[in-house]
Amino acid sequence: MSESVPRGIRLLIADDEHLIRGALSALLNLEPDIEVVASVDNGVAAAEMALQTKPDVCLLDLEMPQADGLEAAARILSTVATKVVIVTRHARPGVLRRALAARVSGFVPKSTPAEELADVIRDVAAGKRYIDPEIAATALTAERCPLTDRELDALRFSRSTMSVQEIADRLHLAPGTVRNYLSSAMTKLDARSRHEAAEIAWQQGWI
Amino acid sequence: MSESVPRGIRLLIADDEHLIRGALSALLNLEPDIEVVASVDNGVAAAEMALQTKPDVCLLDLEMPQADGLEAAARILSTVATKVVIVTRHARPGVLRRALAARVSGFVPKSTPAEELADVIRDVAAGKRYIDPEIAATALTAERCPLTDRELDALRFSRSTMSVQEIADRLHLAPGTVRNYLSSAMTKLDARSRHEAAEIAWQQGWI
DNA sequence: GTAGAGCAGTGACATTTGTCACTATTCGCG
DNA sequence: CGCGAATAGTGACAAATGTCACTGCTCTAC
Repeated sequence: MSESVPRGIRLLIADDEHLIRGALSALLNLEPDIEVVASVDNGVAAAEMALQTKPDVCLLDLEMPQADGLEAAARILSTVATKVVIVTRHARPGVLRRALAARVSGFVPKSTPAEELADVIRDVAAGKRYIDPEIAATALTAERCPLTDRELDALRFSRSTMSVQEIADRLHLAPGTVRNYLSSAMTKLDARSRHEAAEIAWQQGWI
Repeated sequence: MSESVPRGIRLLIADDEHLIRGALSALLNLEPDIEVVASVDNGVAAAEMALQTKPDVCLLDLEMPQADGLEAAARILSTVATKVVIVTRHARPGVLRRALAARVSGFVPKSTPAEELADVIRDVAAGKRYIDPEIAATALTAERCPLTDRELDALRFSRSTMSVQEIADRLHLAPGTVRNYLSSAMTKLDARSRHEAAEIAWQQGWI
């Protein structure tokens, strides 16, 4: 049942910024072989529209409300036969790892030249994979996360302005326990405060 | 010397994200009366290219390396007869104030529908002004900054993970003095830590 | 079956941070 | 001239944070 008739690549675009979404649509619709069939502003809607429209490729922004790009990718790939390309502003190595684990086909930072994006989409539609070489290199040299689950939990909350007591409440732990986790995380990451440790972990894509 | 011949609006685009820049170019070039004459990725280059190409309108992203949108706007408007539209992801009220003080003609968040952007550019080219109504309303209800210059200086550094000692070093002040400034800023903003105070000040667009 | 890793907690301690009171200088405004 | 505000600082104190040692508990893997 293989149809060799060349026909357009059906594309779904998900990005929470209306302006960017519209601009990307315009850019990609200029390509004669690409057709934007859906355009949504959050991960949940992306999963729903993917089911309805069965696109060939889904272009998902990583940073989105409701469900982020990775969550949306997981949902979509478990229900629809399609390919996923993740686009992101902050291309952190750990996120690339998780994206690949979610069977994403493409991973490009927003610093990519616009002309290349259409090529990436074509490659992915053809069954190939595309990973931004810059990020791939960083991800391969970066060591993997030395932190335990609970240390990560504590660090996650340390990115906001919460006190140790508040973090302990959220995690249902004693304040002393939280301080121990934070302290060991700080030692492992060579940070001088939990905020610095949280920042490092974030940069690496561990939280 | 008024030429009534309708001719294209010459546009300069500045955005640090290559993909967005290209997409915006594509979107706006679709409009028959708009011509993108320059496309740069930082504020300094924007100022230089504005001088060289003398565009009718400059579309500047607020978040850019080297010189941000406001700095670029100030430089451009002091050297070239043109209009400036600021586009931003985080539309904070204080930033709108500073933008207007810099004689910017347009201010739109990236959540604006793409179709509207061309209209905004046309309005601005025609000598009108366009301010996103949402942000305008917020800016008008928001009270103005109760902080002194030095309090703001100290808070600026508090957004990163610096210790009081490090901030004091950067500002060439005694640690005690910095703590006093931070303490009074925290009182004024009703925050429980300098990080929270810095966060509030950032949200308001004061730093 | 026991060694190691992760989890949860306590207690003691040093350091950092935040608060407060109080001094002194400078500058602009009425 | 003098008042107030902003700047810069000191010293004392309380509270929060980070460090360390050490106790149990539960898994998992060898």
